[in-house]
Amino acid sequence: MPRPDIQTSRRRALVQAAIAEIGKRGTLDVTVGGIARRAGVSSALAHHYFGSKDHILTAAMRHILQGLRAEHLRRLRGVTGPRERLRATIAANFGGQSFRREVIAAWLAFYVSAQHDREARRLLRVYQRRLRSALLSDLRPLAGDDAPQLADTVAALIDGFYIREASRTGAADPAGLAARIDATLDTLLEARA
Amino acid sequence: MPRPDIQTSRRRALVQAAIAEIGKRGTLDVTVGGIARRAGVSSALAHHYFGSKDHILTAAMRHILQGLRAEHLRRLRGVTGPRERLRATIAANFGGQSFRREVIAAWLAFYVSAQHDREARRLLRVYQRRLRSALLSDLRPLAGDDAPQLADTVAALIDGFYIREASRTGAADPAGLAARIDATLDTLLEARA
DNA sequence: GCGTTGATTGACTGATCAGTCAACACGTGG
DNA sequence: CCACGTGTTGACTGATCAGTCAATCAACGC
Repeated sequence: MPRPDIQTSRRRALVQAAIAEIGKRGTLDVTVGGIARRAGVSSALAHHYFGSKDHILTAAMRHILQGLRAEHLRRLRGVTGPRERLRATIAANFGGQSFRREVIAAWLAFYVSAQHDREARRLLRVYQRRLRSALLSDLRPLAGDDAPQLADTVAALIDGFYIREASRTGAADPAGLAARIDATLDTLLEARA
Repeated sequence: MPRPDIQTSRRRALVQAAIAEIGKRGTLDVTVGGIARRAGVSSALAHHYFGSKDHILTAAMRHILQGLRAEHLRRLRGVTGPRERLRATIAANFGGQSFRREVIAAWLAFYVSAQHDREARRLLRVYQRRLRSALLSDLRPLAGDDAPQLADTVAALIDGFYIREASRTGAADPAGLAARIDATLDTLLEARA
């Protein structure tokens, strides 16, 4: 009889450990042994469940992406009107689980691996497409033909601020960053009128 | 007698090869052997000149940084007035040697290694400080107290667009990106008036 | 010519690591 | 209490790689 509870709990623990390990060491150059140790199991078990190191890593990336999406949906709940929705979309990238230091480091590392890893590239594309489409659909009623350009600009601002956070020292101020982007967007929208 | 000509030419060749190798493989996870082969020498020689792999890699980062600085200074020549200088500062990141695909990939990889490598972190800081200071000194006469916030925003836009380029497919349009940032800055400056 | 000095390399070493495998632990159903 | 399947691991292997070293090669001054 399969025991999906154990199976999924092990997989989850390994994925969490992978993100923690990547975040702590600041690189994708982690060992299966290190991840397994952190999850409290042997490296052989990690291979048993995931088959290969790459599978563990892409599972970790997928997990981060899911967290981002969940945060987005959570913030969208009960929000109406394009401007409010835009605020929620921006804030989603700077709140919740997605803005923990280790997750930012892991995200950056995935950005790199998208250069040569097909699956990582695909997942990164999913994120980018989702963000762009969310921005676009709410910007169109506000900015008409300028929406595509504005969407690119806001997306670049989000990524730029997000990634700059990776090389910061000192305390983070995620809400402040989101507010900054939001204010910039306000200005850009007003200037169009 | 030392033969500085050979020495410097070998070092230069190895640094170029390192950047090319990083760019081609899309990660800092390159081998000394691979770099040396690309430069047409043995891996032992690479060690002879640089002592360690890390030294090769940080030399490569330093080289990219110098290229960026040189491009900046070149574009600043003969330019007067803060607004024009800002345009040059922005454009410097999207032109010349600094916007080649392999350099962008290498830059991204260095961004990651700044997470755990002390020297890489120091060099990244140098870049960030330089960019911020250049933006700030030209924004102050134009935006007064808003200059710091504007500088952060423009810096994030530059980094955001630059890094997004790493995951693009298809032809690049560096001039278009610079113009986009420039236009955004125009809007933000006008809104202040 | 000849010795010194820098340039260069092939061969080697020690370490690390992904992935495999055969075996053991253990609960469950018969 | 036995058979079976799942969970789990230690031990092992094959490969890769950074870094070392002793030995050649080539230029230059004398």
